[in-house]
Amino acid sequence: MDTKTKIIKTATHLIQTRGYNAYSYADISKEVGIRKSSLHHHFPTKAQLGISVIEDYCEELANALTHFDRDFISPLDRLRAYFALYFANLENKCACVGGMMAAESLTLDTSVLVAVERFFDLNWNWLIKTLLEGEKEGQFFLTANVEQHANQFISSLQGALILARARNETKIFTDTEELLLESIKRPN
Amino acid sequence: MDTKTKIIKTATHLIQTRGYNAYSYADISKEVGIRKSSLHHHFPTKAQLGISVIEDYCEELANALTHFDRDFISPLDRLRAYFALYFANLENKCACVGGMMAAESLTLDTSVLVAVERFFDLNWNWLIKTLLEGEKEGQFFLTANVEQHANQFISSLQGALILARARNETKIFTDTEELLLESIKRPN
DNA sequence: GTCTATAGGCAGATAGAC
DNA sequence: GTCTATCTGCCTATAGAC
Repeated sequence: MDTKTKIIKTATHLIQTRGYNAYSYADISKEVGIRKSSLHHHFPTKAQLGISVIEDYCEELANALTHFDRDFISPLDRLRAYFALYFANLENKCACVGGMMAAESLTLDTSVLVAVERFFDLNWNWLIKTLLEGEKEGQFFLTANVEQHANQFISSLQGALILARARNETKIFTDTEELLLESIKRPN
Repeated sequence: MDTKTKIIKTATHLIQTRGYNAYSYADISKEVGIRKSSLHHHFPTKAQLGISVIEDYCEELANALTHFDRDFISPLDRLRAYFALYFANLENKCACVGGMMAAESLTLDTSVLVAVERFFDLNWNWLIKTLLEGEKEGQFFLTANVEQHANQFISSLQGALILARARNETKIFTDTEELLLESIKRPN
């Protein structure tokens, strides 16, 4: 892995654990093993690094979603894989970069916030597509319009991740996931 | 309002807008109109101020919940009032102190985190009580055990608050609220 | 691309006068 | 209880040598 990538991955992990405002170039410097000033050669400002972190994070998510679409025939299984992806973070005491930055949104540069928006759009569009497909196939029964369901899914997932991590109780996440999925399944 | 209270209220508002790690004694100093060093007379450390903020926030919530129990006969109306309480924050671009601190939990002193736990316990216990009452009266139909529903309610509410604020889209909150309440109402 | 050195500012916190 | 003055340490960022 080249230095630039190493910096991005380290920053990602730091944001996921401590948040954007509580990590510093000094923290990255220790992890990566180069001096603080050298980091500025790759990312002149913290905002630029922040944007690169989100863009890389989006790319990783997009890849995962592509794999879900390819590997799972059932929309329900795709949603389960989607939840599992976030749940994996939880086991390492990591939150979602998007969720952390959303919480800190009022302290972020506009340029960073715009990148965060794109992350949520990615989630949102995939959820819409997957929910509609499940409805068409008769696996899901949507009681409201699909956008409303997508909003509930993202909100609940992000909130559950933050609370489960803070309270060290994975059950908060799995409880939320289970009820969410139940609420859209076609009744027998 | 005495100085001590003024400091707590200012810190509360700063945490709700910027988060725990992004506000400082200097910020409070400007708002309250006394010097930084004077703040340390009332709250020697930032952690102690943080604890006082949460304790005051808990007290305010407890008062509100008591009023809901007194003023609304229907458990559903109580839940609506509960959501409205958080929604009011959103209109001022404020998040929930508990949600912000939960996101930043890994950077908090243990003593502060313990206070945050108490805030969520307060929410949780009231939700359990209200959900059970609605079930007993036949207004709600709970598909899972009540603790699971309570976990979903808190997670979804907190996540919706954070995302709606970050994306400047109150619909995210109201969408989530509506689907949550629909999911527990007794089917006709 | 990485280093040393340093700038300028802000963080939380303390001492002691009034 | 509030003030001035100050401390130590960390923050992001820059200059310039190698």
